[in-house]
Amino acid sequence: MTDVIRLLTRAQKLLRAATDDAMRPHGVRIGQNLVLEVLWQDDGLTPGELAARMGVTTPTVVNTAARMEAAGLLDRRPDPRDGRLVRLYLTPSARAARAPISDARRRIADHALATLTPTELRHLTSALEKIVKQMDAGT
Amino acid sequence: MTDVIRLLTRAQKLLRAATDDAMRPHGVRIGQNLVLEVLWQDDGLTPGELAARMGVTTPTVVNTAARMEAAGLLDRRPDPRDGRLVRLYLTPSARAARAPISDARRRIADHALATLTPTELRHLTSALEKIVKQMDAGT
DNA sequence: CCGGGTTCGTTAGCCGGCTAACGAAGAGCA
DNA sequence: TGCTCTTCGTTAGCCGGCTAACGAACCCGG
Repeated sequence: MTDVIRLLTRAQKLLRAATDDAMRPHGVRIGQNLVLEVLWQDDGLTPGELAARMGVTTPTVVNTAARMEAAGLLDRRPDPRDGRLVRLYLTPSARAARAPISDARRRIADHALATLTPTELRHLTSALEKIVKQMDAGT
Repeated sequence: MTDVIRLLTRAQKLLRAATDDAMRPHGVRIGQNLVLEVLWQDDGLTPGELAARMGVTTPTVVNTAARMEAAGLLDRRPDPRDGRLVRLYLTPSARAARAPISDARRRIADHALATLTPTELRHLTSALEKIVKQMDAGT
């Protein structure tokens, strides 16, 4: 049925909005969150690498990175060996934001899932995995 | 955990992309889909009423309606009684697109959920309902 | 009847996705 | 050594969300 899909869309929208609200006070917008999470773990990636890990197109990363550079969250430095590449490095300010932002994300997840039992959570995860797998398979 | 949320986001993104792909050949973009679904059932609503039913802000409806008007999918006529109101009426072309678009939507939903058993589908729906309810409650 | 508050749609401007088209730099083969 | 092809990031321009600010129209109390 089509209503479970509408429900899924609605849930995602609510989560997205809540996440954006929570990160804004820290000077970070939701689109920048994934960039941060990847770079916190693996600094100095190129836009293309980031896009691949984020599951997003390269221009999206380029635009987001430009905004983050303007906001003082990262530096864009050319790769010394390959003139085509650009490497993105987080600033200390971005690294300092790691703990509070991670906490905020965790709080939102906890709250969103608070009324689910562990079993329900397992069922939910498995169902979503099946959907993703099926959509990825295409056809 | 935060990964089920990432999973949810990913599933929604895949569904959204598939839906957009399916509707494009019919001259309709994904943002216009909800407008159509509401107006198919209840023609002549105002942007504000539409926004409320769609769970979206009024400017979003206004912009989408402008694009749909340019595409010949709807007409914007002033309300004869209240000069502030604008009423949106679907064109025959938009009404003719109903069946094929509904079919396409149903096909996508069927495919996405094809690997779920009825029980799993019930579990999924109930879990999503809990999440939505919890987020709506706020706090 | 008229003047101020309310209720509309619209506009402006932002963010975050996307595709398409480019231009610069590297890689590899003749 | 060159020339072509590939591989990058960037730019341009679209769609679909949002908030904030606005202007026009209605309503209601004096």
